[in-house]
Amino acid sequence: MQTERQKEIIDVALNLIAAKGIQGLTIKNLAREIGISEPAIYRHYENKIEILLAILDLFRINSVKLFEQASGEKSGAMLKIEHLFSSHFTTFSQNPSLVAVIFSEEIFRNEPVLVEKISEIVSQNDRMLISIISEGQLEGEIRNDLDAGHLAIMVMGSLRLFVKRWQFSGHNFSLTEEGHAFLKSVISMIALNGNIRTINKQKS
Amino acid sequence: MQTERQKEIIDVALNLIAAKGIQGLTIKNLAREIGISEPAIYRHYENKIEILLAILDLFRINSVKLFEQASGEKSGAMLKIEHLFSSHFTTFSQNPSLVAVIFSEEIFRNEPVLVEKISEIVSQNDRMLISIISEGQLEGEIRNDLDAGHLAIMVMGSLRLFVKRWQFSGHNFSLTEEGHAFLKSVISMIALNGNIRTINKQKS
Amino acid sequence: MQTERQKEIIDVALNLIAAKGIQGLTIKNLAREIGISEPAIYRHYENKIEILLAILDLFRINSVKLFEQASGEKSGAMLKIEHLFSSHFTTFSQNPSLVAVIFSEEIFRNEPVLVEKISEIVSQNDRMLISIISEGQLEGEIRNDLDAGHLAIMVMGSLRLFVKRWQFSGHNFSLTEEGHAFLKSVISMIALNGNIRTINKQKS
Amino acid sequence: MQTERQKEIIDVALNLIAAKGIQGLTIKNLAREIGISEPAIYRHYENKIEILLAILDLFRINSVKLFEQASGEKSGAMLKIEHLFSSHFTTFSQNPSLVAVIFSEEIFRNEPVLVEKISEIVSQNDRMLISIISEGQLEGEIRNDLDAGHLAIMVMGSLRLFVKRWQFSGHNFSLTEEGHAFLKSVISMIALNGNIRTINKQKS
DNA sequence: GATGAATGAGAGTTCATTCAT
DNA sequence: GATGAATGAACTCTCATTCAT
Repeated sequence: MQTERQKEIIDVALNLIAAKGIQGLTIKNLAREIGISEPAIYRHYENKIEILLAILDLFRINSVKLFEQASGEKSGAMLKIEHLFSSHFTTFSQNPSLVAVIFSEEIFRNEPVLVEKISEIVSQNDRMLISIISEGQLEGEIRNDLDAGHLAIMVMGSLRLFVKRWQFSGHNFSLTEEGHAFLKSVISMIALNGNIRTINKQKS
Repeated sequence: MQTERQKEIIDVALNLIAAKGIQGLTIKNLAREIGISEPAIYRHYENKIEILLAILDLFRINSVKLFEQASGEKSGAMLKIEHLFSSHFTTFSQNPSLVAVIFSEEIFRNEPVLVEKISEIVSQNDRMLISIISEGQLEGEIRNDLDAGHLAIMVMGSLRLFVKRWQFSGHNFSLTEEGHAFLKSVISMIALNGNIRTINKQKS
Repeated sequence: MQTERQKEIIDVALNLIAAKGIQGLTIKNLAREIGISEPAIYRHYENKIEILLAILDLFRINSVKLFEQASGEKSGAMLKIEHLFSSHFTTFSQNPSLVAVIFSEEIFRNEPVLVEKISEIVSQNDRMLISIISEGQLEGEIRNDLDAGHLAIMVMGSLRLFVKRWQFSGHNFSLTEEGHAFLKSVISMIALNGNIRTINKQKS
Repeated sequence: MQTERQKEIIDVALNLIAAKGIQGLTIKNLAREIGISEPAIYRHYENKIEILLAILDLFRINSVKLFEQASGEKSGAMLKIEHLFSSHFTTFSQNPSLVAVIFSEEIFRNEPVLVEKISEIVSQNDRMLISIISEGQLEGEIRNDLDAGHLAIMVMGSLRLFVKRWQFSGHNFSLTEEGHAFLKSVISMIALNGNIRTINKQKS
């Protein structure tokens, strides 16, 4: 569906974003980096917005894929969540530019099409996460004294901020390793019996 | 320390950000909105970065003030946290433009001074939050099976995402009211006995 | 002499001009509308100027044809003029894009070849019209107190402006019907006895 | 109402149009010719359309002025018309670039604001001319067997085409002198007794 | 006949900032 | 304190055209 050049453009675009932030993604930079002229870019994408949409879509598709992978391993909500986020960590580690894109909603505010796309992605991810959490609540794995929607925001928000800190630090720690530890904390926070076991541990 | 004009500039700047996003904050817009010429702006702030720094500082000072208020009421970690964030909700409700600024880190990436300032604010807020949480853990209010740093990220991340959703929705729900409910969820999540009480409730 | 593709290109070009004006005639639009690639256009016409020349020629040939038709019906100058212009009205009605081309001299100013072509057409039409008028003057049908050249400009100018108004109105009246009435006015204006008859009418 | 620079810009714009046609009117050419940078233009006119609007307005105001002058000399419809158009000839002679603008409607087709402005000017001029003609018909100076609207189109169309021919010839004849003769022809064509006198002349 | 890929030249426009007054 | 005028650098995008395949 995507030509080689289109893939290359998206790839270089991601690198540019990673290196200089969203502001660094200009047609000029893109063309220079690829080694073609500026108008040549327009042979492959109608305009800059289409490029951004393609990037967002890349992210959306990746999210769905990771979710489906996590769901495929039908091993209970907790494991699914663990799998889901740790694979996200891996993705981000390998492609740090994606992080910049995800956290750039603010910049897209002026372009309705992009706002639309982002909100689509957000609500899609939200739905996927909520469905796992609800399932976990039914199966007694996840505490059900709290609204699944609230729990989803907490899980997502926690992990987003964690990733952001990693980005902000200039990737000066291992997202996958420290991420694993943090993920454990998040999971034990939403676990039904997490607290109790802890308390017992303390008692002993 | 700030002249009247400087206050006015910051005020209008915040409104511009609220209305059109960070991209809407241009010297031209600023001047037009205030009703003076563009060069006049430079009488009051050396350059645009100084304006952004002033905005960030406004936010930093506000954070410290809210934290001190919360700490003043020496009524236990939980109440402090509750107070801290619900007063943030109020601040954001009254001044929605602040939200846009906080989530615009990505845009500031090119400007080292701004990056510096933001990371200063972030780590300051982090320290404040961690100190409350640690205190709560010592006093037995907050679960201490998890790292205070992790808990801080979870609390902050949860509430950040919640606020962001509010912003993204175009403020179509009451941040203070629904925020209160969400805050309760967050608190019960980090509470030492939160889970247990719930379980008991369920049992009965 | 023209291949099928060449005819198609000219045809689509005329439609484009009709729809979006001369500015809408770009190689890109042309190619898209026909359903071939842009370079493919250059297989059939050396460059854009050749296309414009072909369009102008189409118009020139049409003019000659209409003039010869009008002359063939050897029924006096007045009827010839009437026939000539009413058949032009019909042509324009069926092919409104031609109107846009005729009135676009201004755009062609930069291209000497096109200027040349247009002035050729103009003087050709002029000669044809003057020859009819002169004939009419000799035969006592057309007032001969005025220079035939002047009369030609008046007739042509009147009808051009009329057609232009029709175009400008978005074709919101019938060029053939209202054109017929206008044509009557023009003719009675140049008629030798047109005025007298009227005066008599008034007297009665 | 217009600053010196604005007048200069319009002036240079007119010269550019006169020299290279409407296509020659670019911000770059404008800036180069004036001797300032391109962005400097935007201090004086918000965008290119505003410049074109100013040019059209210049023409509109000039039309009204000439009409009022002609009407001031309350000496009968015929003299008014004669005065009106001969003063237009003078204007065009002194400012040939105006001619290029008037005949460039086709180029403005894409810009609704400009189309609007032009149609405003056209109908304004139309109304003015019709009012003079109607007056002449009532006073017995102008033939009243023909619709005043038709007569207006004929007069205007005749003179437009005449001016266009002058422009197209590269101004190789005197618009004012030959225009005077042509104007006489036009006037005698719409005169009530013009034809009769001619007939008498012929009879004698 | 046709295509995909590319290009030089140029379009209009925006931005933060400076300078003389 | 404030202004009018200006600017360099950059931006997205369009156009007619070419070339290898």
